[in-house]
Amino acid sequence: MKRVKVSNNVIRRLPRYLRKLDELAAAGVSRISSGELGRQLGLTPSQIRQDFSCFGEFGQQGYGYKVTALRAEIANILGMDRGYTAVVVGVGNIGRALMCNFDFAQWGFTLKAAFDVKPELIGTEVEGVPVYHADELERYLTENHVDAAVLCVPKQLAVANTERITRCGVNAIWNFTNMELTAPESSTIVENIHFSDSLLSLSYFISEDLDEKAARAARINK
Amino acid sequence: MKRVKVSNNVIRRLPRYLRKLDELAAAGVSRISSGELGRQLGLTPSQIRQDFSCFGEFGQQGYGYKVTALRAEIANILGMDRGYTAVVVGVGNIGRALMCNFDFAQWGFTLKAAFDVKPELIGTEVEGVPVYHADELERYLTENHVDAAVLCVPKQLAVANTERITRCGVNAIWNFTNMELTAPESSTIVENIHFSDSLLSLSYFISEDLDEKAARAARINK
DNA sequence: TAGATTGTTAATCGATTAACAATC
DNA sequence: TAGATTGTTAATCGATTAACAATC
Repeated sequence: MKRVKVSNNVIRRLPRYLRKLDELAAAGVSRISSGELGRQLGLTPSQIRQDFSCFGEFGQQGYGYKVTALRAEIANILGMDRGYTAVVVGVGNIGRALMCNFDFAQWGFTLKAAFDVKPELIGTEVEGVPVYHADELERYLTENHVDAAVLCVPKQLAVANTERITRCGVNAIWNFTNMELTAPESSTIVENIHFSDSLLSLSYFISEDLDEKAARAARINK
Repeated sequence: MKRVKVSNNVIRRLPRYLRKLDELAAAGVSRISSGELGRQLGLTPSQIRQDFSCFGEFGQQGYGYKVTALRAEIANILGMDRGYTAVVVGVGNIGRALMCNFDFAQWGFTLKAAFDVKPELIGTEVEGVPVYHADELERYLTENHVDAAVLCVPKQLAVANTERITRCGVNAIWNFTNMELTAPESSTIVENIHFSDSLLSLSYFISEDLDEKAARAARINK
């Protein structure tokens, strides 16, 4: 696989392609053209072909793409088959909810451990994953290979825990704390789930929509 | 407030500005320049001023921006003070977790009702929000003004429920189902929380990082 | 073969950055 | 006043779209 510099926009579309291809495979579709894929995803065929061409040649002229083969290529590009490991830091509401309900394995990640400070949790298992005391974090991360940390601690502990995690050589963080972690000079990979950002974007679009409707109504009544 | 056509990228940055300004206000900072704000967010001062200029003039030459005033402007642009109402459709793990742990009110939304099919839930309240039978959805949405639906039903019910919701005139959906809902021709506003997309992006960046390190190591050993 | 569709190059479009006059 | 910083126009950069030869 080529690994040229790929723009962020392209990277963000890859998981969407993957999901759509899974859907198509489940529906028994075995081949698809960039035209049809574009129609179903709201993208132009050009863009889709351009995106794929960053990584190689996955189609056949006059035919299109084989759904399962293309799916496998994209999974490979995303690193889904690399067996990444992760730990959960903070087993509160969101941490526990993720451990119980999100299928890490489906997306190529194995949860190895979780950390918290609440005495009643230490030594227990959540969905087969052992919960250790947060004091053990450094020891564990040093002795075990961990690719990513799922950060679910309270907001005010986010920065301190990020430092602890990255100091141990883990430089990918899936951030659920709603804090802006992206330190300008650090090389740490941070991927954010900001529920509030998402809801506020929705709020903006609702407002825009209502304003447009009001403006239209005003024009008619004039 | 002006409402010119604003690009998606700008809209996505607004919630980040809001969060950062809240942080600054909490830290007792009362004024900030685009330069300093840019440094803290990893954006250029130009971009920040350009972004704001889509909506009006919020700063003062030679001085910068008043943190609380700018915060209020952005909150207003996002529609946070418009008192939007929402219902939760599907009180499973994720629906319940959101109702219990996500502070809708903080971001300007009021949860009015929730819907599910499980008999033991009907008639109960979750965090003060009444849970009705899913059969009541149409009646409720017709009789009450609802701005947005938080869609938390199982994947395979996502499309059917989206149709039910939009038929009743609710055309904003906060989508937690991990299904691609964006129907090409529909005017429905869909905002997605795709955990897997986010994790897969992280997976991509980890892969890129490892590949780079490996390539560097190979060059050195040659 | 004829029709379809790819991969890629070139053209267009839009977003970001730089520059600077205006002014607090 | 002098220094700082805005809002905005122009320049640059990057991403998307269009076009088309190659070919299945």
